[in-house]
Amino acid sequence: MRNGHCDLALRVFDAMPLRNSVSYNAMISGYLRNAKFSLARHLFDRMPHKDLFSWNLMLTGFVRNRRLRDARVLFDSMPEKDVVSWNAMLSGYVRSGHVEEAREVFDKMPLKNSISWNGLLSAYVQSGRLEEARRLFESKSDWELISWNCLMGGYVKRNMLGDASSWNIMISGYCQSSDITQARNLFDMMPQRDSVSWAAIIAGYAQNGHYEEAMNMLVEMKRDGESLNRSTFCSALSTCADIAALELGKQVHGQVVKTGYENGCLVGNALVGMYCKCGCIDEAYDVFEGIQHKDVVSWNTMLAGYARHGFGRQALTVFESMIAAGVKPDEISMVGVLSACSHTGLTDRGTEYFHSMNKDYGITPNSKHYTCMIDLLGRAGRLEEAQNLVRNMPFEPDAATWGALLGASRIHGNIELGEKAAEMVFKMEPHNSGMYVLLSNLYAASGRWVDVGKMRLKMREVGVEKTPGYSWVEVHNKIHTFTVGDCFHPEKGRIYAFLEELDLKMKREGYVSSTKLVLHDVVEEEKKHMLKYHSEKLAVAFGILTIPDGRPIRVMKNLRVCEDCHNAIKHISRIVGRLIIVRDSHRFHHFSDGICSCGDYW
DNA sequence: ATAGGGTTAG
Repeated sequence: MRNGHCDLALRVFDAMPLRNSVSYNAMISGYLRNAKFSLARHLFDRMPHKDLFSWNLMLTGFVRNRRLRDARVLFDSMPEKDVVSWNAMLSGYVRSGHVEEAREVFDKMPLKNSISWNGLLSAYVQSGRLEEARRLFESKSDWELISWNCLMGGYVKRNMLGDASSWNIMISGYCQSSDITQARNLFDMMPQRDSVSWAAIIAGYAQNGHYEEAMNMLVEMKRDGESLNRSTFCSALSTCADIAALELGKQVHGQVVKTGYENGCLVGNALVGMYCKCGCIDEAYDVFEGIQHKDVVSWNTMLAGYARHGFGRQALTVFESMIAAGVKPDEISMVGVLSACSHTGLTDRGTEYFHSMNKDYGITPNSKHYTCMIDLLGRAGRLEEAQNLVRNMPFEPDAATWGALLGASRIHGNIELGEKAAEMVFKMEPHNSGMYVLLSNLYAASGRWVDVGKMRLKMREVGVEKTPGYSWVEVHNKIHTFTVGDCFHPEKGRIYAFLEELDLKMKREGYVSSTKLVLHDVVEEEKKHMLKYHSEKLAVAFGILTIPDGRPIRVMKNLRVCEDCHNAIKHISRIVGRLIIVRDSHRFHHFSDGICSCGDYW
């Protein structure tokens, strides 16, 4: 049963001359483990003498299958309940975000253990109610200390305090609400860290853009004697993905193989994600194929990977295979599908998916799906339809919605619509510098230099700045940072010599950089500088990347960048195959075939 | 058998 041989187990079960509740329970638990829910239920219903174990098994079965109502009915009809039953019911409410009901169950429980406390704690954390979580967290340690002190004395007290779970919940809670300082405080304060704590804090740093700190913590962790396991591998790989640190990611991959986690789902997913974000789509697919039990996340990661690389059709093929494999797509899958269609120009097919996703897969379009659709219609020049969608959508349009409309206006040179959309974005996100640049480019493309000047003034008034671009390239596991006209890098002599040479090669290959949208109103001198800067960035990314691999330098020919993304080029971080990876102040963007797949507009 | 963390889009 444990190895997934349900049929074999059933044959044994049927052949048994005598069956007690243990045999039934084993069979039921096996069915549940192998996701054969209805078979489990069937057997449970026919069971002559159910013991507490069987009831609990079935209850957790309902809870795991998100059938809260059924779970409640079963729970209420149980002849007797123990702490496991109560906790299972509690976790049902927690998983589905019913905080009040969770609280009610918690209060009614005749006996609570640490699982109950942590369950309620994570209910608060998941719904963003950190204050309440904090209060509960603090009262929990009091409660434990007092009761365990009274009951059993010092040994157990130490044990309970050493339990890192509730600390970990709080740490990840603060990380998710971007309060990394508070998270770090708890991390430093906690009496005993485990691998989960490390994974949480590292992921926290990475998710909030503190990549260096995340890497430092990874080193700290090893120094602390914590070895890499499933959780920390995941954090490490996801950090590598975020900073496009391919070399390091490959090394971690090596470690993963050594420890035998390679074909596991979670680590496998992280690996696929890392290779996708670092531009190695083929390697990503290899790992993907090797994952033994693919879950929704595995499929979603691969799907989004193809979409991001501009391989829209492959992305859709992955989606269809996912359906064929019997995996139910979720909201994220549909975001992937729609963005794949959008970036590949499959307008009609995307529209079909959008309209049938509810009927086919029971997924109601959320605001992200609407934004994808607006983007899809907008790129295809169907601005009228895009506007209608904004008007009729069942959500208040947010900054992303207006951003998509602004992007579409920019592509199709519709100033009136662009101004309208921009006005809304500026109201909602006055410091989103990309949007100012986008509108400014829209003016520039129509030769309205006065308005371009006004934009610049406005940016200064509001206090937004385009963050200076810098490249961040990895050579032999060392991360090098470059800025414009860098004069600090120890290898600068060699690099600049190489740049000159590359510059020549680029010209020989026929690369002409477009001046159309490069800082419109700047004086000629500055313009030249910017252009030089631009090619410098490309060259550094290109050059450094090719040196360690020893691969020949393939210059510019297949590098096409749409005008919208032109500004972004200043931040180029690396170029891999057909993929260009660009860094702004917060994260990395991926471009291919001149299309930015991230949905952020420049 | 029940909790926590780590993986996916934007």
